[in-house]
Amino acid sequence: MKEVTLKDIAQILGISVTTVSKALKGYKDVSPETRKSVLMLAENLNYKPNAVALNLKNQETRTIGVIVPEIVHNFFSSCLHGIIAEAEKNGYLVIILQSGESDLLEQKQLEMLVDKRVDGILIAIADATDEYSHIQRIIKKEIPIVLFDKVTEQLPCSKVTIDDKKAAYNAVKVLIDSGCKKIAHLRGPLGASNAVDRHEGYVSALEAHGIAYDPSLVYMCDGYSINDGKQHAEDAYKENPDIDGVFCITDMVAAGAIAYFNEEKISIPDQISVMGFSNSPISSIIRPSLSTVDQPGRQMGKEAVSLLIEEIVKLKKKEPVEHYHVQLPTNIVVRDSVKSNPRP
Amino acid sequence: MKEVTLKDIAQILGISVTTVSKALKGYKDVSPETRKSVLMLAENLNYKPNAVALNLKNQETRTIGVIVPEIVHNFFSSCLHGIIAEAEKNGYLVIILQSGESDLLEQKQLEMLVDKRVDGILIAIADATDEYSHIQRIIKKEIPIVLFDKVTEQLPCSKVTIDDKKAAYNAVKVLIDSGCKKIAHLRGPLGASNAVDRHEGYVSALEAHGIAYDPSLVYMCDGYSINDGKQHAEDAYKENPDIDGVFCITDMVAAGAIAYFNEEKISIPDQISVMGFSNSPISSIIRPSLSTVDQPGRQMGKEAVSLLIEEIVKLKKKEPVEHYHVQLPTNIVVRDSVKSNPRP
DNA sequence: CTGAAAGCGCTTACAG
DNA sequence: CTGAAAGCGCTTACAG
Repeated sequence: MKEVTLKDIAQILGISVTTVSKALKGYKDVSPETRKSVLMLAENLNYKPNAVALNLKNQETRTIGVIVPEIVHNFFSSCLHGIIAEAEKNGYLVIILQSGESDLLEQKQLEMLVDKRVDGILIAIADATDEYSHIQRIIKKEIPIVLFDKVTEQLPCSKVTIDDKKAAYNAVKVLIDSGCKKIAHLRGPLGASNAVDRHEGYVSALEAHGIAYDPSLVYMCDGYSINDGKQHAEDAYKENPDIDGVFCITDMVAAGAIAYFNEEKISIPDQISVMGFSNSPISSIIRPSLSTVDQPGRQMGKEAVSLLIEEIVKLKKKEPVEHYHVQLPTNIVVRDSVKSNPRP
Repeated sequence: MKEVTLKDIAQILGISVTTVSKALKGYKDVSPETRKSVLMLAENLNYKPNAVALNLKNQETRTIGVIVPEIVHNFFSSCLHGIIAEAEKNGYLVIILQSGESDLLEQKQLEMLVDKRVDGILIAIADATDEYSHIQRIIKKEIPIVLFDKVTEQLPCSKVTIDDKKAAYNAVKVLIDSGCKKIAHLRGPLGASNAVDRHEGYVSALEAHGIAYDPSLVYMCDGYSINDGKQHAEDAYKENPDIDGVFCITDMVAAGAIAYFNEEKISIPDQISVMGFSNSPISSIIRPSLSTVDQPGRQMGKEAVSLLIEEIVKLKKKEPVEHYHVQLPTNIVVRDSVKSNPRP
């Protein structure tokens, strides 16, 4: 069915499109009678301005694009929840794309969003991405972009993350305080900023507590699945039967580790304590329940959108934009996978 | 930074916009030299057609809108994964909105999508929605729309679901075959089509196996959270201490039931068997592991987009569109929460 | 108070 | 082979 246009209204009323437009937009220089008849007819015909025409005219789409590595992932879907809600509140709609942690897809999708003329872009960088010229290009074009969760310091733009290093430090400290002396780390890929930061936090927590950092206790997961956790927990345990703690990059990886230890009848937390990261629902469902870092996904998404929209608005007004790196606070949720009352 | 337009190219080359457009689009009636210089300059300037202008011209946006009740939910995010991937493959981008199971929000968001001029809409109907005039209006406007997962038979449009009734029948049959005689059902809201169908499947499985249907064994969950499951498992057990099986509307609800039974040292599956629905990751992580119905979310999303795009294309070509109700097959994953080898 | 004109960036039927 | 004109649906500076 054909949508009603200004032209239709103008023709019916025998006046010009200009006048109809003005009446609808509340311009003063329209006679009360004309205004009234226009408004009434528009109402009756259920006139809705054509957003596409407005977009062309206004050079904006009131749409923002988001690229996440994977939508079926509690943390990212939480971010998306926050993003969509906050964007909607500000009159923006959200287009979502998944890179699958692939740099090639990420590049292609970024271009699709630019071609689509979105007003701004939010991105959590794929693990496989190791150079940022595609993002640099967006910045050069002055398209507002905000990085979240997986970011890089190499780009001049706003970022929203938690303090991954500090969060990891605190998580490992909990393990140490509970009595662990030999803590393995199932880490994430080298290309992922948060994996790098969490590894650093792990190292510095050890060193701050008089435990020598032993690189052979660090195992690199390719992905973040339960199987990655199982696999590497097995490797870690077989190569170092005396480990008494495992710090995992992700709750899913931790769930895999727990599954392995349970199968092998290795007692958690008595023999080995396990620490996860994210506080996803599985951490309270798994047995023993998983101690983990609470990572505020929804708030991260909300914060990222706010920064982005601020930039979009400033850009429109030709005001200078500043860049921020917002770091959201985290806290640790201690559950049964770590010994309590360690120091009697 | 200003984007390059046809006008820019035309001015630099001293030719008309028309000719530039034709050269770029490979029209025959352009001299080889002109074509070449246009192509080269466009390449150098990295010219990209303005999608918004094309949208206005072509009366299409190559965008589809999706409304789901909740994105942070394994099943729906799986659907979205399928939707986004399949849409992308066909050159469509996807705008996502969450109704939060609210009819009011659903109505508002549907209107936003229409105003946005999306080419088509995918929707999983909110639990609170009990009349469909807002969707009926979309259909009258001839905007392609496909319902998925939570649908209604009252609307003349395509639908993609599983056969919830049959899936529930089979799930309850597994409980019965394992020896259960008194099976409670933690069901979903009355407004949700899948909850209604699953309840029907539950009833008919009982009756087909000579077990009288007892409405007092059915408990209505308001939501789908762990707590809903805990709460109602407790109610069910306290009011009927002799139940030996529980069929849950959702894996999360089942997880709550398991948590309650574990806390109360009620042995699963020896005293009570538990059956979930969806086969989300938690079903293999929880202990005892959860028997459940595997619900192919990603495929459902993919199927729904395919149907939708087919309609969009046919509409464009003014061909008649037909409506289908695609029902995806499911199968049951039996795990430790149900007794095996029941009939020795 | 009203409306013709120009413009957002593109396409295409048509005239030359 | 080239380009002026009309049009997608809207807005707004300007003339009357």
